[in-house]
Amino acid sequence: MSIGPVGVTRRATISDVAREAGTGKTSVSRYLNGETNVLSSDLRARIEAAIKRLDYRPNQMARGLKRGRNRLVGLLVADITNPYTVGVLRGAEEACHVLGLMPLVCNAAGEVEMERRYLQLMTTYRVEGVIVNALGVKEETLRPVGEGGTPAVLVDRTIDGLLADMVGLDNGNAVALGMRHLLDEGFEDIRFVVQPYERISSRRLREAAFRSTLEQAQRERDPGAAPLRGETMVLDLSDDEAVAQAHEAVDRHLEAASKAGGRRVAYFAANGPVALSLALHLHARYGSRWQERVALLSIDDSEWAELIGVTAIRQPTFEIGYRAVEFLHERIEGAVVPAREAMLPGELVIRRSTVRQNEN
Amino acid sequence: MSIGPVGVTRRATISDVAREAGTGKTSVSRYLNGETNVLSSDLRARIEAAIKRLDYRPNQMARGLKRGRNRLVGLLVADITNPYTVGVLRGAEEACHVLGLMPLVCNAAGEVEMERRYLQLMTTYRVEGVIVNALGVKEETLRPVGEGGTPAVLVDRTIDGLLADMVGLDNGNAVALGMRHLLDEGFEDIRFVVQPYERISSRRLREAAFRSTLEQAQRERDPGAAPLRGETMVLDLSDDEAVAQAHEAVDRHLEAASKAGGRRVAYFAANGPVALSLALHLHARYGSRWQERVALLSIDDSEWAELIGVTAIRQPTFEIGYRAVEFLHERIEGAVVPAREAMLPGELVIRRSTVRQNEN
DNA sequence: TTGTAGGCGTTATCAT
DNA sequence: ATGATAACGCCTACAA
Repeated sequence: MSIGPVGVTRRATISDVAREAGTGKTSVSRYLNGETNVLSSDLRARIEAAIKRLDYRPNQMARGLKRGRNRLVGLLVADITNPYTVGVLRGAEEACHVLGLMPLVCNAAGEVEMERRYLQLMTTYRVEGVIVNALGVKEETLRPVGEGGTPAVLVDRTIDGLLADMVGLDNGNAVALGMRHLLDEGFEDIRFVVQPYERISSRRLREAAFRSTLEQAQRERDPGAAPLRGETMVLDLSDDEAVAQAHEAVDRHLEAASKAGGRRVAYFAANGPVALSLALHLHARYGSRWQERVALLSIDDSEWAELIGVTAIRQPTFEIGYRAVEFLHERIEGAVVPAREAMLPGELVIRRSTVRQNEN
Repeated sequence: MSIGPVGVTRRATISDVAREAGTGKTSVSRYLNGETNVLSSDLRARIEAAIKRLDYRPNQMARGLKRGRNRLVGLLVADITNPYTVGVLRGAEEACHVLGLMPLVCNAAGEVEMERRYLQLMTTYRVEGVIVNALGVKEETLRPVGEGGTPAVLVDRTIDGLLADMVGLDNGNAVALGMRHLLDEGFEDIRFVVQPYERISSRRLREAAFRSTLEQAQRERDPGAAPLRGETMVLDLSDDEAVAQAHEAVDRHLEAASKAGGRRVAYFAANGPVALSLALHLHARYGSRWQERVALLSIDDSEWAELIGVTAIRQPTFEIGYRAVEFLHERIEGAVVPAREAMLPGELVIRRSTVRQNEN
């Protein structure tokens, strides 16, 4: 049991401390806010003692009420189940910690409705700013930069019509990195698999980068060589039936490819969840040696990718989260600059899956 | 742009609404708190309109200050990187949502110091209760049940000297489940791998269960049969060097076992991170066919376990989180019952790794 | 049915 | 150097 009043312990207030120290609330407040140079060392000591004796902790809520800022920032993520999210969260929390902010983490768990409600709830707690890894919020819900509303920083994806800071992967570069590697390794039939991408900017950008990279490679190819094959395939993970159909399409593709001869085929997953879905299916369909049949490359690195030797493009998730909070902090402190964009580079991690060599 | 005042938008207060509706704050407050039966339908309509017009949202902070409850509950987790934690978080968030609580998620990221600070920070925000997946906090930091302090519910592990509700896996049963399976499958040399377990109750319980199960099996064994082999091995994931040494010990063990003849050996990982560490090492050491050499079974199921066919004991993480919040909620609402314990059952998921059959 | 006044725990303003 | 006192936005007697 800690020191202090026993029984039903009402938390000590600033008045309690003042009384205990034989002084007024003002001086205690001054002590708390570091205006210690304005206090006689005697009084300072008394206050310090009283605080310790009562185990006093200033009430942030009351503080926030008075000052108009409570140091709370909302972190709204689309799906905490995604390792990408966890990485971002870690970086964001660390930055908050350094900057004296208190993160209010909310997980929309893939549901747009949840996302809207949490956003409301956050404003209700008067968060000073929000970091949003959006699922489907509309522009009306947030306020454009400079509108005087709660500052917002977007992560990984933009929101149509919303002018705000945004931090994410340099998608074009990341895809190009992966494609160059696949082409260098001699793959001639590449399928880019991505979740429905019309409404999510990062997916859109990745898909576009895939096509443009492919076309360019085609143009630069030996005139005599067989033409490259490349196609985009949509995989809607929220729809079991669609997933099953997509998996079947994969099977047909591989079947056809193997019949047609030795063309080396690769699947390029636009993100971790897609890669996992593919890997699970391939494992179920072709057994544990499935990688001898198809190559897999994925944006988003993960434990399992390392474990089974799948090449990946690692996103700097920690830094993305960190930078997002830094942006937000600047806004909170009153910066009035145009919307910014930080596109961080991905890193290619080459593993067995995509290189020619004998089975280990 | 949303409706309402443009420019630097100060959020509307209850007074603004009252003025806009041509009434007093009291009526607005009543409206907000659902005492709508005490209001003339005319006034009600005017208030409703005013609220909409001003886009008014009551300030939870001010509300909490007055009422003494702000609906905030702290969720302090040891390591958000652990899928177990994510599962618990999901359940806890869902329960919060249902019960009208606002989760304040904090990740100690494996650092005891962080944990202490976050706990302080939370009390500073006057959370109504905390859910703690402890790393190393001491009893003094929290208050025992019934002491009138902030109610706390423990997850997965107890804290020495602290009487509080606790929710977690039924460790004894889970380990027995796994052991029975291994023994049924004919494994005769089983190594239980666990992080340093003196100070973490769940690890201690699992280790103890391992030994007792083993001894019992030994006693019930055919007198003629060769004695079972079983040993506990400590793997300190926070110490790279220790990890390397442990991995070497694994190698020596496997070497010896294979020389000694056909004894089937299995590794039983006490949790997910341990299992991953082992799997990564075995993969690096023996290549992708490592499972033909050793069997691995793990408490904690995961994506990768499914992907490479590792048998696991799934923890009901979602439910653990959910139950924890339910317990907490009861305390918050004033329940004064003795400390409770909810031990939820694990589920054995059998996969290729531990069964005799041909390679798929 | 409606409104007035006081206070929750802080900080800011203004005296002393 | 120190202390009253009035807000901050809300809720809750109490009054009308």
